[in-house]
Amino acid sequence: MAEPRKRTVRRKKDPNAPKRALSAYMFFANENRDIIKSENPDVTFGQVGKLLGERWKALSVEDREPYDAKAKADKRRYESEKELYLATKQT
DNA sequence: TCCGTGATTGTTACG
DNA sequence: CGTAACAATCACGGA
Repeated sequence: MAEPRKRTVRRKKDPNAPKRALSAYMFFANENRDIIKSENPDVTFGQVGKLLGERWKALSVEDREPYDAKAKADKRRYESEKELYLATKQT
């Protein structure tokens, strides 16, 4: 099952839209963009993009720790807006 | 009570 | 300006 995930063109539906939180990949990508491009200034999205995800998991779960840690850390940020969103939401 | 879904997040690079 | 692979997420609402 699973319908075609419509990436981009994210449709808004909430008044304040708490925009959930980032993902471990985003934190990891933040470092990769720095490293990968630093070690592969020639590789472009075509290479980095794919290469990124490949080694992303290539790491060990413990390697994701810092990324995953930030992932939930960022979610924490979203949590605050979420609460405010629900607050301002006011039925 | 329980589940699935949708919405979102950020990178790079280009026309 | 938006899109595209790449991956995670995970909170919310509905039945």
